[in-house]
Amino acid sequence: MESVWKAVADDNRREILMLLRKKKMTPGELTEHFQFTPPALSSHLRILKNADLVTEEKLGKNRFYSLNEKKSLEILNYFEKMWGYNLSSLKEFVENKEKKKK
Amino acid sequence: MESVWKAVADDNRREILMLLRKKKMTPGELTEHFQFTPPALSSHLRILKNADLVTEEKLGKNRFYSLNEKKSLEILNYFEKMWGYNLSSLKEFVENKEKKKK
DNA sequence: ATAATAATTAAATAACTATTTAATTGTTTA
DNA sequence: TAAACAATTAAATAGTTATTTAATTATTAT
Repeated sequence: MESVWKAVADDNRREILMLLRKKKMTPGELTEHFQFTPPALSSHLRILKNADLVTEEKLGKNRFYSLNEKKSLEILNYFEKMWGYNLSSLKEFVENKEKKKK
Repeated sequence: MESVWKAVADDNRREILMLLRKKKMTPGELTEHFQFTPPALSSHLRILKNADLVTEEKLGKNRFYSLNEKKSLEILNYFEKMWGYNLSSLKEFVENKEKKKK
């Protein structure tokens, strides 16, 4: 089991968690939100998975990643509560990003 | 203000926080608990300070580092919850201090 | 079977972080 | 004032993590 602390220390990985808060997603969907390549995303997903923050579900040629809510929501909400890590603004940011693409 | 996420991602820095839960300490005292050299410790302390997790107090040729309790108590409690660190002494310390303020 | 798709792993490189040794600053003591 | 001390900053190196390109695996569709 890999370090949760290191897993959540990375900005991109926290953004992945935020995106997964809405719904389970495939790497293909997730990759559209980021600048980097699929292998980089894949590596981040593996780290989150090893830290037990997300789960993986294989379905045909797709894989679906979901929050392990028990663990990650607790962490995200905790940081929001204690240090004003602004989840709502990040959520908005993510939602606006999605709207612009349409 | 530097990232709290990155500040607490490092094992040594979390251990520094744990050591400071008992009492304020100088780099000289802290350095005995670790393998690395004073400059390395100094660098960790600066990162914790920039993340607003500890405060620095200059007194003659010594410097004392203390927990910024407001910020670090909760994260240390979180460690306890997840990994069973013993924080009772820190809790008492902070609670007594709060009472005195009133 | 073959081509196309989704995602991964492997190998190399780039970027970043931690640590060290050496030099420096400021303070106390003899 | 000079020596000793506490701690820092600076510069270099070591170590780690993130990212890329290329190759591979597995699945679906023609």
